[in-house]
Amino acid sequence: MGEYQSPGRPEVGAGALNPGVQGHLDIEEPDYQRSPLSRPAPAAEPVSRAGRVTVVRVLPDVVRLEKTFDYVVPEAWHADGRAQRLQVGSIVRVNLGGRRLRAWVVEVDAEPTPGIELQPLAQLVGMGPPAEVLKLAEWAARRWAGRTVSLLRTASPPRVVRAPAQVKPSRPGMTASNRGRRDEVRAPAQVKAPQSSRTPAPTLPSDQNGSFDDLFGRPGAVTVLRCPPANDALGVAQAAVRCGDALIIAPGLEQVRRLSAGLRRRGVRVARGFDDWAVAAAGATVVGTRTAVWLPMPRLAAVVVIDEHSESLQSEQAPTWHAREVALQRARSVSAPTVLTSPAPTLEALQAGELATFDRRAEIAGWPEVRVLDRRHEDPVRGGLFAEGLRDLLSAADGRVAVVLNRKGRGRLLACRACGELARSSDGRAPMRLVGDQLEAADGSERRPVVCAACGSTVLRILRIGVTRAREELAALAGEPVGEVSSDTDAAASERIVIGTEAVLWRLESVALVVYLDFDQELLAARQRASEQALALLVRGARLAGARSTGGRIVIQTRQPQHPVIQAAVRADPRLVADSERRRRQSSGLPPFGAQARVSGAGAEMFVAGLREQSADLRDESRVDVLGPFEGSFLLRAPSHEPLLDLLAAVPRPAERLRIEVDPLRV
DNA sequence: CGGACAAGCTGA
DNA sequence: CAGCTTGTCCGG
Repeated sequence: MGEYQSPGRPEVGAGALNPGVQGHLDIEEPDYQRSPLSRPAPAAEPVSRAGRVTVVRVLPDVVRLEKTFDYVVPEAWHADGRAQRLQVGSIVRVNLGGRRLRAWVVEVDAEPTPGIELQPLAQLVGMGPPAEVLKLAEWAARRWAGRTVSLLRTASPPRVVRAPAQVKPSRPGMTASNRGRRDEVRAPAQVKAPQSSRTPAPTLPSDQNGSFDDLFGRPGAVTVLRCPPANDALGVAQAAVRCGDALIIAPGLEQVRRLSAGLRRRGVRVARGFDDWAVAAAGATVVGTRTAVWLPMPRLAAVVVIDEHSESLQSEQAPTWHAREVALQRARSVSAPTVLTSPAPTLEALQAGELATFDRRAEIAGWPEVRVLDRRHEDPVRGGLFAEGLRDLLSAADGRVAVVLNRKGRGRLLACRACGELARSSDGRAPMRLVGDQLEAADGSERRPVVCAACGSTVLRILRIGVTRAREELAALAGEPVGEVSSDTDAAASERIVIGTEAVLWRLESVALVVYLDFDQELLAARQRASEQALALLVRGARLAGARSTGGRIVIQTRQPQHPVIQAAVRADPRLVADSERRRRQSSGLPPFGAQARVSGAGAEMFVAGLREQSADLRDESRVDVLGPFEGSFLLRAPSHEPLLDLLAAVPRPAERLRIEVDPLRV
């Protein structure tokens, strides 16, 4: 545990709204006080030095425009109070170039550009993202090479909000959000928290116990809490709200509902997602999916990201912002303590914060029992879908069984007929395919004659796992009917045993046993993050099956029983994957030890030509490599985000469609 | 972005 | 030279 790096404070950059004015923002760090009671209530945005706003600067809601304009506040607005409601972030309507446009106020009491006759604002629509969220959107626009406007759309209330929701504090000076009773849902006593920001990693003796409250003890600290799959996040959420209004992000709606219900039951004032925008604006604990990181939080006191490894925390549309990173930035700007939880933390999280773990015994207890069915010694031809011993495990299972058969990876695997070894590249990363009369690595890194690397046999067999037949064969094997779940079958199967793609892991409520029929498909997927993603799949199954103490069990059929991902699950030790992944990615400059972006779309070719031209004279430490095209998209690689983002900002974008994905997860 | 306007091309 | 397309600029 002592080898995790201590957090470095990441560079904070911000692109200015006006093109051509790039710069860096200093993030303000207001005096931090632990208790929300002693913190001064946020003053209403001072509208004007003289008490009277005359000119505002606005950003129109037109993605490709990305330019600000000045307007005068109509005289009548001062009389009826509209001028007083006008603040940074307010949503207004303006006349611009003969059109009426929605716009955000980005500056109040602006010094108008001389020589231009200003038009009056046309309409005050309502509240919008507050000043700090506006800043956050500008930061994110640069960080993911997108437009501020697209992020402000995400951050704006879905319906017009004229004023924050009314708050009725039950006691004077006390917001409802910090009334969580201390006696409910305590942390299991065995959480080992990092002790101070100086120590690089917690290496506490196992008898030194802490609780979740310790994780929120230091202002501005980032902690990665590695918690076993069976752990309920409610305890962490409760510790967070004891700091004051907390921002709690979870990947799925189901978790959001459970957490918000749990907190509300304990008297916490909760804004659940964007529907409660006005509640959040009044000051509340926010619980929501990824978009909730953009909600107003006037008294943000703590930040929690649940299951930070989850890919649904990243926007699939460009700009591909990631809620974990946005949450971290947001916490940084107000020095709020942050906890990222995951049973299998990403390297990104481990880079950002210090690791806290459960006591080993507690962590092991929180994973299901994992059985590996080693298929190396089976005849790859006659072996079919099921390993020896699976039948007994199926009939022994005390409850429902979810059987996962992934067919996403269409690439077929080859195995030696004599020894059963999979045909892999010499570094073991990529599966070999038959191309002509030779074996070729799926990533193109290697070519060799058709010969088994383990035993020298020249007879290899294609392992092709049928999908449609799988259900029938499984029913025959088990001697009972088998249901099927796929992304297009909606109805929940009623059979005890259910087979399907990884969708079964999301459709079923709880099961006694999860079986992965073809896990090698995951382990050898030709993706940079295959290991991390494979482990996430096991985590999902582990959660469905439950802790070993409650009978939870997982079965993995594989020809690579020693693979770190499998060993991590067997030993309930995700560090095995983190360590091997860190070594690999560090040596090849892959994220988080480098930055990547994928460029695609009709305009990609032209844009990339510009990128190549401008990157030609960059020096080593800011070198940006442009690879591709691969199926119409290009891959950019750089030692860090800065040079990559600088380059992306420097090259003018073509008129044709262009999609830029910074930090793509599936490469 | 979308409108305005100027420059360039075409057909009578 | 009207009528149309294409390109560039600008909006407050």
